[in-house]
Amino acid sequence: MGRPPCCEKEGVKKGPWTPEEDMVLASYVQEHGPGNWRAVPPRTGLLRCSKSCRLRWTNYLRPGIRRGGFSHHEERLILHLQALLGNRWAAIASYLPHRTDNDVKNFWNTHLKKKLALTSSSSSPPTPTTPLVARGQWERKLQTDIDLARRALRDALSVDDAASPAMISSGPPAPAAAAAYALSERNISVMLSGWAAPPPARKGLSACNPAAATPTPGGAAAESASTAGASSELTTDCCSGGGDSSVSNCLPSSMLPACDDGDATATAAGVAPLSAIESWLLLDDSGEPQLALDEQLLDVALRNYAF
DNA sequence: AACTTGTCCAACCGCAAGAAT
DNA sequence: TATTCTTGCGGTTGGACAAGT
Repeated sequence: MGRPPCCEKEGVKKGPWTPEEDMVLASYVQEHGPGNWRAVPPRTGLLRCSKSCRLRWTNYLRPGIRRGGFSHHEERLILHLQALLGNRWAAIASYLPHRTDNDVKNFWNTHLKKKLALTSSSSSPPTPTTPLVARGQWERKLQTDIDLARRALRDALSVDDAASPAMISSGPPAPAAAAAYALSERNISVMLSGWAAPPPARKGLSACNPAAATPTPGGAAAESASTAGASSELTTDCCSGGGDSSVSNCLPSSMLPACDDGDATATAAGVAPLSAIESWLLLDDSGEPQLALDEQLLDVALRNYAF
Protein backbone atom coordinates (compact mmCIF):
# COMPACT_ATOMS: atom_id res chain seq x y z
CA MET A 1 0.00 0.00 0.00
CA GLY A 2 1.30 3.41 -0.89
CA ARG A 3 2.00 5.97 1.69
CA PRO A 4 -1.01 8.20 2.27
CA PRO A 5 -0.67 11.94 2.00
CA CYS A 6 0.17 13.71 5.21
CA CYS A 7 -3.10 15.56 5.07
CA GLU A 8 -6.18 16.04 3.01
CA LYS A 9 -5.51 18.36 0.16
CA GLU A 10 -8.94 19.91 0.23
CA GLY A 11 -9.62 22.61 2.75
CA VAL A 12 -5.97 23.04 3.55
CA LYS A 13 -4.62 26.53 3.35
CA LYS A 14 -1.34 27.14 1.61
CA GLY A 15 0.95 30.07 1.22
CA PRO A 16 2.37 32.56 3.66
CA TRP A 17 1.39 32.36 7.29
CA THR A 18 -0.46 35.25 8.87
CA PRO A 19 0.49 36.68 12.27
CA GLU A 20 -2.77 35.32 13.63
CA GLU A 21 -1.92 31.81 12.50
CA ASP A 22 1.53 32.19 13.99
CA MET A 23 0.06 33.22 17.29
CA VAL A 24 -2.28 30.25 17.32
CA LEU A 25 0.50 27.83 16.49
CA ALA A 26 2.95 29.38 18.92
CA SER A 27 0.38 29.32 21.69
CA TYR A 28 -0.38 25.70 21.03
CA VAL A 29 3.26 24.68 21.04
CA GLN A 30 3.87 26.71 24.15
CA GLU A 31 1.14 24.79 25.88
CA HIS A 32 1.71 21.31 24.52
CA GLY A 33 5.25 21.34 23.29
CA PRO A 34 6.43 20.50 19.81
CA GLY A 35 5.54 17.13 18.44
CA ASN A 36 2.39 15.23 17.52
CA TRP A 37 2.00 17.65 14.67
CA ARG A 38 -0.80 15.59 13.30
CA ALA A 39 -2.95 16.77 16.15
CA VAL A 40 -2.15 20.44 15.74
CA PRO A 41 -4.55 21.42 12.93
CA PRO A 42 -7.65 19.78 14.43
CA ARG A 43 -6.88 21.04 17.92
CA THR A 44 -6.07 24.58 16.91
CA GLY A 45 -8.48 24.95 14.06
CA LEU A 46 -5.68 25.95 11.77
CA LEU A 47 -6.42 25.16 8.17
CA ARG A 48 -2.88 23.95 7.65
CA CYS A 49 -1.49 20.50 7.27
CA SER A 50 0.62 19.07 10.04
CA LYS A 51 3.70 19.28 7.94
CA SER A 52 3.20 22.95 7.33
CA CYS A 53 2.75 23.56 11.04
CA ARG A 54 5.93 21.73 11.90
CA LEU A 55 7.85 23.56 9.22
CA ARG A 56 6.55 26.91 10.33
CA TRP A 57 7.57 26.18 13.87
CA THR A 58 11.03 24.82 13.15
CA ASN A 59 11.94 27.39 10.54
CA TYR A 60 10.34 30.49 11.89
CA LEU A 61 8.63 30.48 15.24
CA ARG A 62 11.07 28.40 17.23
CA PRO A 63 12.77 30.58 19.84
CA GLY A 64 16.35 31.57 19.26
CA ILE A 65 16.30 31.67 15.51
CA ARG A 66 18.57 34.30 14.04
CA ARG A 67 17.43 36.09 10.96
CA GLY A 68 19.31 38.34 8.67
CA GLY A 69 22.67 38.19 7.00
CA PHE A 70 25.27 35.58 7.68
CA SER A 71 28.53 36.67 9.23
CA HIS A 72 31.87 35.94 7.66
CA HIS A 73 32.50 33.30 10.28
CA GLU A 74 29.22 31.62 9.58
CA GLU A 75 29.98 31.72 5.89
CA ARG A 76 33.34 30.06 6.43
CA LEU A 77 31.80 27.52 8.72
CA ILE A 78 29.21 26.60 6.13
CA LEU A 79 31.86 26.31 3.47
CA HIS A 80 33.94 24.02 5.62
CA LEU A 81 31.09 21.89 6.77
CA GLN A 82 29.66 21.59 3.30
CA ALA A 83 33.00 20.28 2.15
CA LEU A 84 32.97 17.81 4.99
CA LEU A 85 29.34 16.77 5.07
CA GLY A 86 27.98 17.56 1.66
CA ASN A 87 24.45 18.90 1.35
CA ARG A 88 23.39 17.76 4.78
CA TRP A 89 21.86 21.04 5.67
CA ALA A 90 20.34 19.90 8.90
CA ALA A 91 23.68 18.64 10.11
CA ILE A 92 25.41 21.80 8.97
CA ALA A 93 22.75 23.99 10.55
CA SER A 94 23.24 22.18 13.82
CA TYR A 95 26.66 23.79 13.97
CA LEU A 96 25.13 27.21 13.53
CA PRO A 97 23.14 27.50 16.71
CA HIS A 98 20.56 30.01 15.59
CA ARG A 99 20.15 29.06 11.96
CA THR A 100 17.72 26.66 10.41
CA ASP A 101 18.60 24.15 7.76
CA ASN A 102 16.37 26.06 5.39
CA ASP A 103 18.29 29.25 6.02
CA VAL A 104 21.61 27.55 5.51
CA LYS A 105 20.37 25.87 2.38
CA ASN A 106 19.04 29.13 0.99
CA PHE A 107 22.23 30.93 1.85
CA TRP A 108 24.25 28.26 0.14
CA ASN A 109 22.11 28.27 -2.97
CA THR A 110 21.90 32.03 -3.29
CA HIS A 111 25.34 33.13 -2.13
CA LEU A 112 27.99 30.55 -1.53
CA LYS A 113 27.32 28.48 -4.61
CA LYS A 114 27.85 31.51 -6.78
CA LYS A 115 30.81 32.60 -4.75
CA LEU A 116 32.43 29.24 -5.19
CA ALA A 117 31.61 29.28 -8.87
CA LEU A 118 33.25 32.66 -9.27
CA THR A 119 36.24 31.66 -7.20
CA SER A 120 36.73 28.43 -9.05
CA SER A 121 36.36 30.06 -12.45
CA SER A 122 38.84 32.77 -11.56
CA SER A 123 41.33 30.31 -10.21
CA SER A 124 43.16 27.83 -12.32
CA PRO A 125 40.97 25.02 -13.58
CA PRO A 126 41.60 21.53 -12.36
CA THR A 127 44.55 19.96 -14.03
CA PRO A 128 45.61 16.34 -14.21
CA THR A 129 47.79 17.07 -11.19
CA THR A 130 44.79 18.41 -9.28
CA PRO A 131 42.02 16.00 -10.14
CA LEU A 132 38.48 16.52 -8.96
CA VAL A 133 38.21 14.84 -5.62
CA ALA A 134 35.11 12.73 -5.37
CA ARG A 135 33.33 12.84 -2.05
CA GLY A 136 34.24 9.29 -1.21
CA GLN A 137 37.85 9.96 -2.03
CA TRP A 138 37.80 13.08 0.07
CA GLU A 139 36.36 11.23 2.99
CA ARG A 140 38.97 8.53 2.71
CA LYS A 141 41.62 11.17 2.45
CA LEU A 142 40.21 12.90 5.47
CA GLN A 143 40.19 9.68 7.38
CA THR A 144 43.89 9.41 6.88
CA ASP A 145 44.45 13.06 7.57
CA ILE A 146 42.74 13.41 10.88
CA ASP A 147 45.01 16.07 12.18
CA LEU A 148 44.22 18.39 9.34
CA ALA A 149 40.54 17.77 9.71
CA ARG A 150 40.64 18.26 13.43
CA ARG A 151 42.32 21.61 13.23
CA ALA A 152 40.17 22.74 10.39
CA LEU A 153 37.00 21.80 12.20
CA ARG A 154 38.12 23.46 15.38
CA ASP A 155 38.92 26.57 13.46
CA ALA A 156 35.63 26.47 11.68
CA LEU A 157 33.75 26.02 14.92
CA SER A 158 35.40 28.95 16.64
CA VAL A 159 32.65 31.28 15.61
CA ASP A 160 33.17 34.72 16.96
CA ASP A 161 29.82 35.80 18.28
CA ALA A 162 30.99 39.37 18.56
CA ALA A 163 31.45 39.46 14.83
CA SER A 164 28.09 37.95 14.17
CA PRO A 165 25.09 40.02 13.26
CA ALA A 166 22.73 40.96 15.97
CA MET A 167 20.07 38.62 17.19
CA ILE A 168 16.38 38.93 16.68
CA SER A 169 16.01 41.36 19.48
CA SER A 170 18.28 43.81 17.76
CA GLY A 171 18.40 42.39 14.31
CA PRO A 172 19.24 44.10 11.07
CA PRO A 173 16.82 46.70 9.86
CA ALA A 174 13.91 45.04 8.20
CA PRO A 175 12.14 46.38 5.12
CA ALA A 176 9.41 48.75 6.09
CA ALA A 177 6.76 46.47 4.71
CA ALA A 178 7.87 43.66 6.94
CA ALA A 179 8.47 45.77 10.00
CA ALA A 180 5.03 45.36 11.45
CA TYR A 181 5.06 41.65 11.03
CA ALA A 182 8.59 41.38 12.27
CA LEU A 183 7.37 43.08 15.37
CA SER A 184 4.69 40.49 15.92
CA GLU A 185 7.17 37.74 15.21
CA ARG A 186 9.42 39.28 17.80
CA ASN A 187 6.56 39.38 20.21
CA ILE A 188 5.97 35.73 19.66
CA SER A 189 9.58 34.99 20.36
CA VAL A 190 9.45 37.06 23.51
CA MET A 191 6.28 35.33 24.52
CA LEU A 192 7.96 31.99 24.05
CA SER A 193 11.15 32.98 25.77
CA GLY A 194 9.99 31.36 28.94
CA TRP A 195 8.73 28.28 27.30
CA ALA A 196 10.22 25.30 29.00
CA ALA A 197 8.33 22.23 27.98
CA PRO A 198 10.63 19.22 28.17
CA PRO A 199 11.52 17.94 24.74
CA PRO A 200 9.91 14.63 24.01
CA ALA A 201 12.40 11.83 23.86
CA ARG A 202 12.31 10.91 20.25
CA LYS A 203 14.31 8.91 17.86
CA GLY A 204 17.70 9.54 16.41
CA LEU A 205 18.64 13.15 16.21
CA SER A 206 16.13 14.32 18.71
CA ALA A 207 17.24 11.86 21.31
CA CYS A 208 20.89 12.60 20.86
CA ASN A 209 20.55 16.24 20.00
CA PRO A 210 17.64 17.94 21.65
CA ALA A 211 19.09 21.38 21.08
CA ALA A 212 19.06 20.96 17.36
CA ALA A 213 15.72 19.32 16.95
CA THR A 214 13.62 20.89 19.64
CA PRO A 215 13.38 24.35 21.03
CA THR A 216 15.25 25.17 24.15
CA PRO A 217 13.92 27.58 26.70
CA GLY A 218 15.31 30.97 25.93
CA GLY A 219 17.93 32.06 23.50
CA ALA A 220 20.76 31.96 25.98
CA ALA A 221 20.06 28.42 26.96
CA ALA A 222 19.76 27.43 23.37
CA GLU A 223 23.03 29.11 22.65
CA SER A 224 24.90 27.45 25.46
CA ALA A 225 23.57 24.03 24.67
CA SER A 226 23.71 24.26 20.96
CA THR A 227 27.32 23.56 20.28
CA ALA A 228 27.51 20.41 22.30
CA GLY A 229 24.14 19.31 21.05
CA ALA A 230 25.12 20.04 17.54
CA SER A 231 28.29 18.09 17.83
CA SER A 232 26.26 15.15 18.92
CA GLU A 233 24.76 15.17 15.49
CA LEU A 234 27.89 13.52 14.31
CA THR A 235 27.20 10.67 16.62
CA THR A 236 23.70 10.12 15.42
CA ASP A 237 24.66 7.70 12.74
CA CYS A 238 26.71 5.64 15.05
CA CYS A 239 23.92 5.69 17.57
CA SER A 240 21.30 4.57 15.16
CA GLY A 241 23.66 2.15 13.62
CA GLY A 242 22.40 2.91 10.17
CA GLY A 243 22.22 5.51 7.49
CA ASP A 244 25.07 7.20 5.80
CA SER A 245 28.24 6.53 7.66
CA SER A 246 30.39 8.97 5.80
CA VAL A 247 30.85 11.16 8.82
CA SER A 248 31.78 8.22 10.91
CA ASN A 249 34.23 7.28 8.24
CA CYS A 250 35.77 10.71 8.51
CA LEU A 251 36.51 10.41 12.16
CA PRO A 252 38.31 7.91 14.29
CA SER A 253 35.94 5.50 15.92
CA SER A 254 37.20 6.62 19.30
CA MET A 255 35.66 10.00 18.62
CA LEU A 256 32.27 8.62 17.89
CA PRO A 257 31.00 7.46 21.23
CA ALA A 258 27.87 5.48 21.59
CA CYS A 259 24.93 7.19 23.21
CA ASP A 260 25.58 5.49 26.48
CA ASP A 261 23.66 5.97 29.65
CA GLY A 262 25.95 8.70 30.79
CA ASP A 263 25.20 10.85 27.81
CA ALA A 264 21.55 10.11 27.98
CA THR A 265 21.42 11.00 31.63
CA ALA A 266 23.30 14.21 31.15
CA THR A 267 21.10 15.20 28.24
CA ALA A 268 17.96 14.36 30.09
CA ALA A 269 19.10 16.48 32.97
CA GLY A 270 19.55 19.39 30.61
CA VAL A 271 23.30 19.37 30.95
CA ALA A 272 24.85 18.98 27.59
CA PRO A 273 27.89 16.74 27.94
CA LEU A 274 31.08 17.77 26.28
CA SER A 275 30.98 15.58 23.25
CA ALA A 276 33.91 13.53 22.19
CA ILE A 277 34.34 15.52 19.05
CA GLU A 278 34.57 18.72 21.01
CA SER A 279 37.14 17.22 23.29
CA TRP A 280 38.95 16.20 20.19
CA LEU A 281 38.75 19.70 18.82
CA LEU A 282 39.99 21.19 22.05
CA LEU A 283 42.96 18.89 22.34
CA ASP A 284 45.19 20.84 20.06
CA ASP A 285 46.19 24.08 21.69
CA SER A 286 49.16 24.72 19.51
CA GLY A 287 47.50 27.82 18.16
CA GLU A 288 49.08 27.49 14.81
CA PRO A 289 48.16 29.99 12.13
CA GLN A 290 44.84 29.00 10.66
CA LEU A 291 45.03 30.85 7.40
CA ALA A 292 46.72 28.06 5.53
CA LEU A 293 44.19 25.62 6.84
CA ASP A 294 41.38 27.86 5.76
CA GLU A 295 42.83 27.94 2.32
CA GLN A 296 43.24 24.21 2.27
CA LEU A 297 39.68 23.65 3.33
CA LEU A 298 38.41 26.18 0.88
CA ASP A 299 40.43 24.44 -1.77
CA VAL A 300 38.84 21.17 -0.80
CA ALA A 301 35.44 22.79 -0.97
CA LEU A 302 36.19 24.15 -4.39
CA ARG A 303 37.46 20.89 -5.69
CA ASN A 304 34.73 18.92 -4.02
CA TYR A 305 31.98 20.99 -5.48
CA ALA A 306 31.04 19.89 -8.96
CA PHE A 307 29.66 22.51 -11.29
C1' DA B 1 6.32 55.00 -16.03
C1' DA B 2 6.36 50.41 -17.75
C1' DC B 3 8.57 46.37 -18.44
C1' DT B 4 12.18 42.87 -17.80
C1' DT B 5 15.49 40.51 -15.21
C1' DG B 6 17.62 39.05 -11.06
C1' DT B 7 17.62 38.04 -6.09
C1' DC B 8 15.94 36.33 -1.94
C1' DC B 9 13.51 33.31 0.98
C1' DA B 10 9.26 31.17 2.82
C1' DA B 11 6.88 27.33 1.83
C1' DC B 12 5.71 23.10 -0.61
C1' DC B 13 6.64 18.39 -2.23
C1' DG B 14 8.19 13.79 -2.15
C1' DC B 15 11.18 10.48 -0.16
C1' DA B 16 13.30 7.97 3.59
C1' DA B 17 13.84 6.46 8.23
C1' DG B 18 12.26 5.24 12.60
C1' DA B 19 8.47 4.39 15.81
C1' DA B 20 4.21 2.34 16.74
C1' DT B 21 0.89 -1.20 16.15
C1' DT C 1 7.53 -9.64 10.59
C1' DA C 2 4.67 -6.62 8.06
C1' DT C 3 2.15 -2.61 7.80
C1' DT C 4 0.94 1.98 9.04
C1' DC C 5 1.93 6.38 11.02
C1' DT C 6 4.77 10.32 12.01
C1' DT C 7 8.55 13.11 11.49
C1' DG C 8 12.87 14.84 9.41
C1' DC C 9 15.32 16.06 5.45
C1' DG C 10 16.79 17.92 0.95
C1' DG C 11 15.33 19.65 -3.51
C1' DT C 12 12.54 22.75 -5.71
C1' DT C 13 9.17 26.33 -6.58
C1' DG C 14 6.56 30.59 -6.47
C1' DG C 15 5.89 35.16 -5.08
C1' DA C 16 7.55 39.57 -3.38
C1' DC C 17 10.77 42.91 -4.03
C1' DA C 18 14.78 45.45 -6.04
C1' DA C 19 17.58 46.81 -9.75
C1' DG C 20 18.28 47.64 -14.43
C1' DT C 21 16.77 49.04 -19.08
